[in-house]
Amino acid sequence: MKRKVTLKQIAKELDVSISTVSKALRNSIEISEDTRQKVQAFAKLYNYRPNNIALSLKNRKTKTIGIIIPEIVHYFFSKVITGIELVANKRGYNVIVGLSNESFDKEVINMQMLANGSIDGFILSIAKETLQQQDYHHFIETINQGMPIVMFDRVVNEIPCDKVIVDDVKGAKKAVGKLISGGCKHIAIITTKDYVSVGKLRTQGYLEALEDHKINPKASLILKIEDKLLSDDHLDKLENEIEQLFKSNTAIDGVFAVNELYAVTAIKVARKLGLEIPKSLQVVSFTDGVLSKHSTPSLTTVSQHGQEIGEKSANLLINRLELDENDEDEEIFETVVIETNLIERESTK
Amino acid sequence: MKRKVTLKQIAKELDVSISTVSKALRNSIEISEDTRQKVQAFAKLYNYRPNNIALSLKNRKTKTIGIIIPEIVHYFFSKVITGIELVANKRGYNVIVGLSNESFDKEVINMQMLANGSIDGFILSIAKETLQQQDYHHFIETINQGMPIVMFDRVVNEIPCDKVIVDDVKGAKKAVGKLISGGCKHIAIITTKDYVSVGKLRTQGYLEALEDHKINPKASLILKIEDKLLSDDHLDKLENEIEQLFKSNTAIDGVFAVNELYAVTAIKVARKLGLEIPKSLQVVSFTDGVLSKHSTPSLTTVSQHGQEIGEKSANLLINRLELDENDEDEEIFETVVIETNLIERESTK
DNA sequence: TTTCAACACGAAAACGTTTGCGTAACGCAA
DNA sequence: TTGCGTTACGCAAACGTTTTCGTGTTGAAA
Repeated sequence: MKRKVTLKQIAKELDVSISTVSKALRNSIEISEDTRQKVQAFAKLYNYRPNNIALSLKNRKTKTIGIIIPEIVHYFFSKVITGIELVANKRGYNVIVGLSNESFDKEVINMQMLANGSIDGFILSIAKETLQQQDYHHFIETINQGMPIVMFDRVVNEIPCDKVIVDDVKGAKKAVGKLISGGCKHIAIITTKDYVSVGKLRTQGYLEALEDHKINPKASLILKIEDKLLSDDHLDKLENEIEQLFKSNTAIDGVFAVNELYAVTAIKVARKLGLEIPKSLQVVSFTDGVLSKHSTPSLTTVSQHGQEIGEKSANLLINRLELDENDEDEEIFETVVIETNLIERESTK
Repeated sequence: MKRKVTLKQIAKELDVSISTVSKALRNSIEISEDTRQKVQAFAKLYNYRPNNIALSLKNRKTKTIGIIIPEIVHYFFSKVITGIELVANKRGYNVIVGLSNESFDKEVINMQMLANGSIDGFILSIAKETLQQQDYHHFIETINQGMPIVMFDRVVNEIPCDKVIVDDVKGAKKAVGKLISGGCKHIAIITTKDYVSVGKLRTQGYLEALEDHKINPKASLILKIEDKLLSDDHLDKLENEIEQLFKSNTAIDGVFAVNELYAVTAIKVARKLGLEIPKSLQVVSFTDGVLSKHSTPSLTTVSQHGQEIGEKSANLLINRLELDENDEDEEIFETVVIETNLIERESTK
């Protein structure tokens, strides 16, 4: 087992100084053609590669991006990571991942673990618990220490950083608009409690779409699910709530669900109740994931372009990192909106 | 914007030496109660945290694990990462992720980027292209440089490292056994070409199950899909192939699919052909992912326990890392088999 | 012969830690 | 006064780089 070879070892072996070896490898003109070749040959033979940690210490940057997301077993978030990793790699950066598990504490701890030199900047999406508590001091402190953050999807406006979001309101309006133009008169929404910002915004889009078409919203058609029901254990409870919705509003002919799971569950329940999709009930959901594509009937969905969000976030962050070096701090932050688009499939007419 | 405070700054500010500060913070008995408190108070005030990179350089270990997987938008792999991150975090490690995208070159490059000091060891699952080319020199070299590897799921035996796998053969036998005991006489398998090791093993399990029950395998019931068809673009082609299978073998009353996508696609095609699930056709798939749980009918699947695989892998790796320190190199490698289990749902009787 | 570039290389500092060892100052016993 | 043991601290090395600056050796011009 040969350990990794260092400059020092090469230097000793070739009986020159460390600096000579370093310069030779970097093709410095200070070094004679002769020694340069000798050193390079030796380095190649022993497969020399500069030690990243030493470089990080010297250069005071790690060429590594920290990602903090609530969970990774999730179509949207993993798509975002794919996008981040893609451009990070292309631009010579590595990607280190922390999962907050939707917990405030884990989010804070994860950030602290990474903020002490391990990374150059963060890309993150805020945990639900953090949104609920509205405690953002860890973001502020990180930024104050000169470490830039890019937030995506779940953002909060008062933090001074770049942001990449989807236009949830507009996306929801597209979805509901599709139902309306498909002839639906009684459109229900299945959404989350309001503290989840995206749920709130999508609900807002639903209401605006109705208003635009002079349809009076009915409180009984708005089903706000306690968010914990997303975990698989509470599937029964979710089904029950949706069943109640349908039973007490038999006129429903369209459903807008703020995520795939709500949509497929609604379809399952509707079928049980004898409704035909899309003939007597049309369904549109948010998040164009694997369920939408492959369940039967396939779902008409609002695609969020997760990968694009990841790519944009990474580019924003790296741009800022590589700008900081030379220029003064540009304290102008961008908020990029990635357009959604509606993918029409079998669950609508 | 106050930059991160260092020992040197504290030392200068308090007019003591760097070593005094360091020792005071680590509660060394060499330091007087007085200075210790002064230093600790100051450090707390300025929120001092030791720089990870400097520690890594000094200790020659990074407390970071590198993960290389083919893709991340994938239920199984993201579950594995969840498991890895869980125990890594608990044991004080970070996790850095590289995606090979099933490409040999990206796998090699990713490993090289990380192997130069950024991490202490790898957990990985081999890219399909690598399996096809059977070129494993990058693994061997990494190991020779003293960096341990743990392979999971897609492994190759000749590499000297710990491995965590599922018993694909046994899992497949369970799946096919379920179909047989449910009364199926003509069971088809939808699998991948043989170079994908798991596809090959699951096919083997299928054959063994048939043999155990004295059923003669028929070549026409074995459909081997060219793997690229997993990408969504080629869904049509996949459907066509499956349709051909059904049409030329009308007696088929059971299908074993080696992944969820093949299973739901088979169901979709079968329905189009007028077959009822599970009455006239029963389906079992491998990989207990989101499709299995939430599609209609829900799928009976072989669960691989991805998270457990991740946890076990991380524990194996970290154990080895922390053993290397003191003891001699233990050159005894483990191969842990995580048991699968069959989850019965609506797609079987 | 003297002087001075040009050349080719080495020494050392710096990045931020930890730690073994040396030592000044002090008190106290001989 | 000498000697010795504590106590409380500082020095310096080490981890592996890069880079600035200094310097010894040439060869050639004056």
